[in-house]
Amino acid sequence: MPAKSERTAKAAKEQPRRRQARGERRITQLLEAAASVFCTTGYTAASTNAIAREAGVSPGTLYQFFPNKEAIAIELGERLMGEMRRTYGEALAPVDPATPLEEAVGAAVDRFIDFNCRHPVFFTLMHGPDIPGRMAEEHDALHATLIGRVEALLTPFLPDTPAADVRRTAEVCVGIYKAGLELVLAHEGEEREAYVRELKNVLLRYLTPLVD
Amino acid sequence: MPAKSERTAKAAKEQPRRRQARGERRITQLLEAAASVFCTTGYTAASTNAIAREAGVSPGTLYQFFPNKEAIAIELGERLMGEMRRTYGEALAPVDPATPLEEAVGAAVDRFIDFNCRHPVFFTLMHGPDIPGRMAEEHDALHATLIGRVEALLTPFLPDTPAADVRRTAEVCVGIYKAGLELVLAHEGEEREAYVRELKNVLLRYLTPLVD
DNA sequence: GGAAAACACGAGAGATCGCTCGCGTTTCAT
DNA sequence: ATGAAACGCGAGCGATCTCTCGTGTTTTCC
Repeated sequence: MPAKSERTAKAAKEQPRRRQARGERRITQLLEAAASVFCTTGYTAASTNAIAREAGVSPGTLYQFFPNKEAIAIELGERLMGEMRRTYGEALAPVDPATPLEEAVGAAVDRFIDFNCRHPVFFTLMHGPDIPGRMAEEHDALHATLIGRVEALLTPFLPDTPAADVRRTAEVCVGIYKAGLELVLAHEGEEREAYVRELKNVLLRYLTPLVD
Repeated sequence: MPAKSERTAKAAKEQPRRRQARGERRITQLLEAAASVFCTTGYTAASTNAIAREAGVSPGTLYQFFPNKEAIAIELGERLMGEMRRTYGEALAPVDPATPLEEAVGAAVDRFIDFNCRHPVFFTLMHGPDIPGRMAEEHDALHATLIGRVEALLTPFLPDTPAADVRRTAEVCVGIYKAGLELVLAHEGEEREAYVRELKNVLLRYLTPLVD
């Protein structure tokens, strides 16, 4: 059993493939096409052939970069998560309890709404009930970290509240946000801004009686 | 062209089939099986063969009562709508503006939560992004009537508010309700009741500043 | 310059699903 | 009792979708 190539002998799962610049370009191209198709048809209804066609490549080419359909959604989700952390990582960072709640809520909502408007596929992947098994974990992980962030943001305002209640409040806030996001994405222009204001009002009026 | 049978000559879409008692039983049996399968797998992922198996009949039998898969979901939706109207038709009827808002909101939420807990498939069919074309109309119709009911409920409390704003408020209320319902259905026992209380709080605190 | 590896293609294998069809059984009206 | 119609079965047709494979092209490395 000669060590023909140390690369081959190593972990086949590690990096069995050295990507060229062209390959990296194809990958982002395919992910953009996938985002477009997922947005219009949802995950399950989206066919890999349709994604390849949207990207202007053959089905075989698609499977040179992704082992299966699920991996496309997972990679897309991970890149979106990264983008989210990079752009809005501090959007929900614990703030000085001296800052008014109105400001904290308003800023957090504005940033997240902005992100979701620029990446509508994010909402599609999060909200869809047709997500495959492997991706449900990513989904739950994201939800958990989101809840954790909101909890951390809320805790300074709710010093003497049981942890279970804070958690529940965070879950309710995220639920409200998701519902509001759906309404915001469904409208345009002035009407959209009106719904953003309403979303802030809902959160603010829900939280205000709790913070003192 | 002899009128061999006035029944045949009439509308083929009318009642081309006289159902026997056994057939009616099969239909409800199939709809119950469909509700079960839809709940666990969603609409698109649910196969007609799986529904037939769940009901303990052959695929051919299923298609003796429903022309296609979509018709199953539509008939199920219509029966749920009927049941809803029968049981909670007056849940959102305009109330005396003298009754406190808290009571009106609490009663409406309690009734709808109760209904959805007993018919979880209702939420699945309403919430799924994987609904076929013909059913989207039913979906939109239900949503529109729901919004209309909430508008009617709200209007007495908001005498001098532009209609567009009332409508937006109604949309927000329904969105909040859907989000709360999701949280409620995800928990059991005492925790579930806690979320019901939170849902009422959210709606109440959102609406209270508007009613005077 | 030449070998190896990455990239690209597209036909189609294999699997699944919606739905049909032919035939046998049960129920009903007369 | 008997014919008609409703009920019931399950193999399988046709369409669709995911993913593979053999082949040819481009890039990289020495």
